[in-house]
Amino acid sequence: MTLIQKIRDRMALAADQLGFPVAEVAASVRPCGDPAHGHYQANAAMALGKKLGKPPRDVATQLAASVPQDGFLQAPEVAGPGFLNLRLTDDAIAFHLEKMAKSPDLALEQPEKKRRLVIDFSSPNVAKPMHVGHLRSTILGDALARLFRTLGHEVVTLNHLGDWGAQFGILLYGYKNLLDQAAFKTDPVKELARLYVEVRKHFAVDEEEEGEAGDPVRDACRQETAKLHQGDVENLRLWREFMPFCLEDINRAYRRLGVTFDHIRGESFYQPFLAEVAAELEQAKIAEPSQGALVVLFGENEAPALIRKRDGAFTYATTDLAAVRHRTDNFQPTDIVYVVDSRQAQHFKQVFEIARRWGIQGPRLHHVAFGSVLGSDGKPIKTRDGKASTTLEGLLDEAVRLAGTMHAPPEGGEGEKPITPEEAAQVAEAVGIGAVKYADLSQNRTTDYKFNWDKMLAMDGNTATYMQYAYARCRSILRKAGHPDGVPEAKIILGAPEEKFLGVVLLRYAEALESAAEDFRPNVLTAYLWDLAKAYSVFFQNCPVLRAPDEVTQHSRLAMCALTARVLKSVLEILGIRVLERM
RNA sequence: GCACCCGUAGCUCAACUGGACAGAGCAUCGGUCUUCGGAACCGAGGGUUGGGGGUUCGAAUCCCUCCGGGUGUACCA
Repeated sequence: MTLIQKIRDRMALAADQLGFPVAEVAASVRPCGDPAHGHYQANAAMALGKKLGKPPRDVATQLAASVPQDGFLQAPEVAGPGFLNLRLTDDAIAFHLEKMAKSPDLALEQPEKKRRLVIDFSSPNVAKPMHVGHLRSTILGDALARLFRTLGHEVVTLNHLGDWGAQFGILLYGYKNLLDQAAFKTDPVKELARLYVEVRKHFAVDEEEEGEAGDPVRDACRQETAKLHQGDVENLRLWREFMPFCLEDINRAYRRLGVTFDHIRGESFYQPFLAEVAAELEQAKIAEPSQGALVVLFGENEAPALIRKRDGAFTYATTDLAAVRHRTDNFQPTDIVYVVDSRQAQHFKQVFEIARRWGIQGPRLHHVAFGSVLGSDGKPIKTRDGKASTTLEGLLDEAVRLAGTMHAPPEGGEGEKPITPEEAAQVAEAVGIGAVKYADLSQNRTTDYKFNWDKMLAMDGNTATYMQYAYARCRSILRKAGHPDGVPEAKIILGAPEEKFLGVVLLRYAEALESAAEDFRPNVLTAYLWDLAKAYSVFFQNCPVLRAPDEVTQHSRLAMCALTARVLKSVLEILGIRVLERM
């Protein structure tokens, strides 16, 4: 049980005793915005006072008097218009810290209701170079998968590759007309990427004004795509030949990011089911013919969803519906989560609605939307030209290079072995990649963000580097104290206010994970890391560990360092960021 | 046209979904220290939360209305 739940329970008891609405009082408990006011606060008295026709402060006073004094909470204090300020007792903090220190999983408890989540993320279009726009879905989805697994839920990760779309028409056209045979032999991935960019240069107009009059190259590409979908032998053969190269390309990026999937199932995987889906929808009168196409209609003001186009081809809505059903049947999930750009909001709204009408009721469907990556001009980054400056690989290389130039100490610290060149390279990799991930994850996912090299590569302030550094400092102290592999159990003594404060932040670990999972928001975790790192800094500054006044205090403080390190490591790993013993 | 989203410090972003004086990081200015790891710490300045109205004990958050931006919208996926 998380701290806040324990507090809610006690507030509920108090409310029950007074005949106040229990749920309302319990729900009003929240962490204090300002630590000066306490650890937690309960805000129900104001609303309740109105309802009961009593002064809110009186209501708060009554509640305060009824809170069980069982050694967990200090006597609550009434403040302002009727806020109830709640503080844990020192004993409770120490007790729970000791419990956490003893527990191999930091006292996380198994969830009451175990969920099984299918998480669909990353899903790049293959055969196009990956760029920074793909970073968000990939990193977010990976972090969410790790988060739910850490919380004890079952997770199935899926990569819904765009492996059947128009970009293959471009590749097929390029292969047939512009291929550099020698280049293809030595480095097929590179040559395919070149072909993609090259062919697009022959398009008469930009993608934005697509569909206008005669564009011979584009039309030819479309025909190649159509032939592929109709099962043309030659095109299918080439598709099968290209796919491994394309996969190899994106897998390189995943390896570097440390991202894995349980299943890679692209659009092509669902191809065989599409006709059946369309037929079922039509038969059930969910979809109806219109202007030669098969569509699903919604309200007056909403555009219809296309299930089958006039030319007989199916759309991505159809593919997604086939996927919903396939996933539902195969995994019996409680939730299906789509980590996709918010520009797809209506698409998913429609797909979810059609799925509901279709009778798919088992899983809850979530569109975990995120904002676009914008260029420095505030306009969305275009994928079409795959400029080196915005390719994923270019970004990662630059981040690692930059991390390598930061002034690492020449030796690992007093009395320790110097850092080897190999170790330094690993540090640069972990710091560089970590910086890029953290920059993305620390932002509220719903807002657009302006792509900025300096911000992505920043290593001070609220960044991964700062957290990694805090971790390395903890570990260094522990090594010097002779405990490289953790500390023996110790009694926690909370003397200084800085120790108590750090203690409370540490105890909020489970709560931070729950809260992040609630709305699929990893930035809750980075905010927590920032709080923790700051609390540790203040502790570190004011509470000598190796030079502690006595042995009991030293053991207690070492235990606090060890616990801080474990929590930092756990949360960073949920975010897909590696920690380092030395840096 | 219709629908959805956004506008917060010089810049980039938070604000636990209606709670206490709107907080951080950069940047700027000033300070700390014979470093339990200086990739550190402390402090200062900086705001009518785009404007106006409303609901509420209480609004960045909810409603209305302007202004400014974005995205999506019947045959790309």
